[in-house]
This record gives sequence, C-alpha cells and structure tokens, in this order.
Amino acid sequence: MKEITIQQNKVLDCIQEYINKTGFPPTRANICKELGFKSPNSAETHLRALEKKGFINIESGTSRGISLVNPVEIEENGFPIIGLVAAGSPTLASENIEKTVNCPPTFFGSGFDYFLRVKGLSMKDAGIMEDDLIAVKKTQDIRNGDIVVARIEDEVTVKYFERKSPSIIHLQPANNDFSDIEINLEETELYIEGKSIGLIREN
Amino acid sequence: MKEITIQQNKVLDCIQEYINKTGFPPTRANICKELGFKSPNSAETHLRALEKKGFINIESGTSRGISLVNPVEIEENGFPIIGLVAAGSPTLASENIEKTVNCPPTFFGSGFDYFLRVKGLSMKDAGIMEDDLIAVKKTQDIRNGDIVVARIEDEVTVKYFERKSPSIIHLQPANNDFSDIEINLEETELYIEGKSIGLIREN
DNA sequence: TAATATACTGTATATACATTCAGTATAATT
DNA sequence: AATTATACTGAATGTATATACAGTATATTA
Repeated sequence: MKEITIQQNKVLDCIQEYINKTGFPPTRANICKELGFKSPNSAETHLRALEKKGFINIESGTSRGISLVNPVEIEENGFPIIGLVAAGSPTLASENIEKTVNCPPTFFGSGFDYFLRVKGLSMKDAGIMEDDLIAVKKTQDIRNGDIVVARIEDEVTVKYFERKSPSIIHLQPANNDFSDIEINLEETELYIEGKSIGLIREN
Repeated sequence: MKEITIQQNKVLDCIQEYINKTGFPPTRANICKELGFKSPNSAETHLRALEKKGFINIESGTSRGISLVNPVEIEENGFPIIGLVAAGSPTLASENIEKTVNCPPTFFGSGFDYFLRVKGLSMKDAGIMEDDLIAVKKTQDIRNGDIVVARIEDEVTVKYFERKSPSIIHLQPANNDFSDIEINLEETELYIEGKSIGLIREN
C-alpha cells in the first residue's frame, strides 16, 4: 500500500465514519460538507488519488459508489494447523505448521491446542472428511467413544477409542472399508496425542 | 420485530447481498434487476413495508439511502447461529439467533453471513452431521454440486444443488435413506437462501 | 361491505449526484 | 526549468435515482 497524504487520510477516515454512521457511503458533496470543502471537485480529486493508491474502489457512473478496500487483518496469535502425515508424530515444529487459524481459545467449548488436517476417509461416517481440520486437545483423559489422535509406533491416525480390557485397546474407524485396529499394550506402543473436540471444514 | 413476508424477505436478503458484494446499498432499479421486477415501484413498496416493520431505515431524498437496522454480523466479528427449523425462512431476526460465534469474517476463505444449525442426517455422506454449524454465504451464485440452503415454498433444507434443465432443479441429499427432490420451477417456488462454504462441529 | 395489506406494471419528473472543464496556487521531483 | 502531485474554488451538465401518480389484482381484516 502506497503512501497517503494527511488530507487523503482525512477523506478516507471521513468515508469510514460516514459508512459507520449511516450505513452507506458519502457523496462528493457529503465529503465536502464534512471536511469544509467548497467544491465537489475537491472531494473528487482526493477520491481519485485514493483509488489510484488502492485504498478505495469507485464504481463509475454510480451514486455513492465508493467501497473501502480493507487492508489484510493483523494476524494475531492463532492456532497452528498441522498436517497429518502417515508416518511421524504431529509435532508443533514450525516446519509442520501449514498456517495458523485465528479463533478464540474457547471456540469449541473447552480449550484445544492445535488443528490437525485429516487425510483419508477412515472417519467418514463420523462426518470427518478428507482435509477437514479437527481441533485437538492434548489430554490423556480419554473415554470410550472419544475420537482420538493416536500414535502407534510411528504412525499417526484418527480413530474412535475403545478400551476392551486393561491391556487391549481397539481403534475403530467410522468407515466399513476400513478395519478395527486391535492393540495389545504389552506388545505394541500406543501413545494418545489427544482427542478431537471439534471440527472445521473450509470449502 | 414484526412478521415478514417471503417477498419482503427476498428484498431484505437482496439488500444485504448487494452491500456485501459492492460495499454500498442498492437502488430501486438494482433490486428490480436482482429479483426480476419490472417496475421500480415494486421495490419501492417493499422497501416501505420493510421500513414500516423496522427492518431497514430509508433516508429520504437520498440515493442508495437504505441502511439495515439489524446488521448482526458487523458486531465485533460475531456471527449469528440460526436454527434450521422445518418451516419458515431463516431470518436474522433476533429471536431466531441462538448465540453468536466469534470468528474472523474470512474464516472460510471468502466471506459468509451466518451459521445454520443442521437438523437431521440427510447430508451425512457429505460429512454434515446433526447439530453441525454450516457457514452460509448469502448468494445467488450457485453452481451444480454446491451445497445450498434452499427454501421450497415454506420449508428450508440443506442439499446438493443440481440444475438438470433451465426449469428443473434437483436437490440431492447425501444419504441413501433420503430421496432426491425434483423441482419444476414453473410449478413450485424455489428460493436459494445461500450456499455452504464451511462447517464447524462442536463436540 | 369497506378497508387495508400485499404484490405487481408502467409512466413521469424533480433532483441528487458523478463527472468534466477551467482556473489558482504550492511543493516536490526530474 | 519543466513536470508532476497536491490542494483547492467555481460552474456546468448529463444522468442516475427517489418518488409520486395511475392502474390491476388478490387476500385478509374489521
């Protein structure tokens, strides 16, 4: 965005205030009245300058055809999106972070830690589709039926959690094309990264 | 807020969409073009009715002097959640708003207008489950395969959109337990409230 | 039965508005 | 020294726009 002069900034502010106050943009005459100009051409030339510099759009031949070009919102501390790779643990290392999503920490009721981008359709019948973002809360407080992010040896997967016995865990997909994974904790290492407490889909 | 007729609701939606699209309110002629009216007075009378019922303000003698009384979505990045009721149009009237969700307007790429809480499982195979919140963008720019919020006569539903011929539209569920809805536009009134551009699930 | 609200078409018109042209003047570039 | 951007006044003009008026028609309310 190019430089802006003091007068042009006044005009830009004037437009913003006018829209906030009335709900629609000002005419040239409105701007003149607000800023004390005596000729509509004073507003006109400032508007042309603002358009040229990319701060506003002007719809030609249209009354009040001014629209603000909103600058990109400031990216505050958002939540990271982590890609779910077939092998490897989803770490918060920066190289694994696709981008960050700006939303309140309490977006899904209780707090969560990161978003995980889902690959595959193994949880299709639970309404979790390819490329969905599941909100993951890092916790070991897992109950039967929870959707968990589990790491078996080096492979990360999203499944329903079902404890059959103290040492036998079933990880169940929500898709008939996939089979249950039975894990004997005495033979195989299982680590629960966390559980899904919400979902976002960007179409 | 008083009752609103279907036609008046169309005009209200039209105004909102126009502002979203252009940044400034429509003229009478703009509304006529969008909704297929042939006389500017058609828009005029609807506007007067909407003003009388308190949905809009009209600044007399002013071009494009229409302002929305209830621009809920502008309030601090809060987007309203509207319940999907079997009968009736999802309006932004305050009594229909469950609560508001705080998230950036560009959360799903392009802008959207409100969240609709989904009832039933007719879009189950598209990963849309009961009580999910779909992000609805009010628009008439619909393409085959889009997930739309449609109103057939007085019933609101979420389905895939498929235009079979200029006057035949299929609304397809994503669930084998449900059947396609075939609509002949010459016999049945169909109004597209908007399309789904994203989804949020709160577990 | 009369009155009112809804839902339109169609014509007409005063004016609100965008936009161009003609100037004046100052400061910053090239 | 010439050009360009900024910062205005003032007048003129075509048209974009609001809005009234005249109809037609149906449904609802008092």
